[in-house]
Amino acid sequence: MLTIGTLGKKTGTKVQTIRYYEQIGLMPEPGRTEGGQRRYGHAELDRLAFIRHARQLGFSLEAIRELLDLSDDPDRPCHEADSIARRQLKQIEQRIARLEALRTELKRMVHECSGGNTSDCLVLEVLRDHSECLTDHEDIGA
Amino acid sequence: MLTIGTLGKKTGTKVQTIRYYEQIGLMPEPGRTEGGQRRYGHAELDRLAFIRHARQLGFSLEAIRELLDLSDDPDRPCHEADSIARRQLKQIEQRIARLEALRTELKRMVHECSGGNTSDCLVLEVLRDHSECLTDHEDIGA
DNA sequence: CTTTGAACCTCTAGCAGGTAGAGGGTGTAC
DNA sequence: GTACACCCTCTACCTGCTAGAGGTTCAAAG
Repeated sequence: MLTIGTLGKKTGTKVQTIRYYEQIGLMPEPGRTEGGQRRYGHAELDRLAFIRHARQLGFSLEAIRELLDLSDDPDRPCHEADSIARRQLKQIEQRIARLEALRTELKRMVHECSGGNTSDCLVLEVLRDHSECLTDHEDIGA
Repeated sequence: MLTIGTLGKKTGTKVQTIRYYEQIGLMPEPGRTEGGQRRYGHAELDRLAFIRHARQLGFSLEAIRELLDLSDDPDRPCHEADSIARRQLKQIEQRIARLEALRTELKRMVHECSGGNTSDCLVLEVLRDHSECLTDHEDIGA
């Protein structure tokens, strides 16, 4: 039987985060000692490890919830899990593409800096300049 | 004189967001009509365009605040703006590297999916499997 | 058995960067 | 002069945690 702190150490999760996962129903309510402290077994350790691994891969908590539901029911078809993973892959590829475009623009800004003062700073000028802007107003997110 | 809605359309910003920027002191308090409605001029349009462009490049609101302070004072040295931009570039490069590692792992998961049901789903198995995990517990962030 | 002290408990509030909705007032065009 | 799109404030919500206050429990050492 593991305390919450030990479970946290084993999975690289803060104690507060584990309690948070419990609160939102991602982790089950564990058994308690007489005094009311949480105690965990192997099943919980595995579940939390799964969650953390998926988080490291960038899955949202909602996607992880779906994956856990699937994995709790061994008869459901695999393609559901597969399509969640594909969706995730697509998102990540979009983010990479977006960030690469930003990198290009930032590199241009930085390399051309002349070293004077802000009145003729290219960094600021590029930001002020609308004409070279991406003009894609929709997706500003990460 | 522009209404807040027009300003929003011209810059691709939601009305609520403009008011939010005002609230946190990123946009100035504009003039008002008799009836209390906000009215904006060119200076505000330029400032908001600057903010949105910087946001599209991934700068945080705090970084943007610094950049705006710099740009309000034309005598300050350019290298301050330059170093903010370089910092931003470094962050973006880190994010790209991280996402590329995730993409590799996700691709592996997805390509190997056999099409059975979840009891032998590779997606779920990879997530359950700790041994191939990145084991870097620290950086789970974006 | 008692005492220490680290680890646990609940609860509330906060972070970024907004978004949504309730409930009501304004501005302008017909 | 009235429709109705737009504006106003205020509060609460979103994701994914994190921090702190104020108090309790557990396990080991004496």
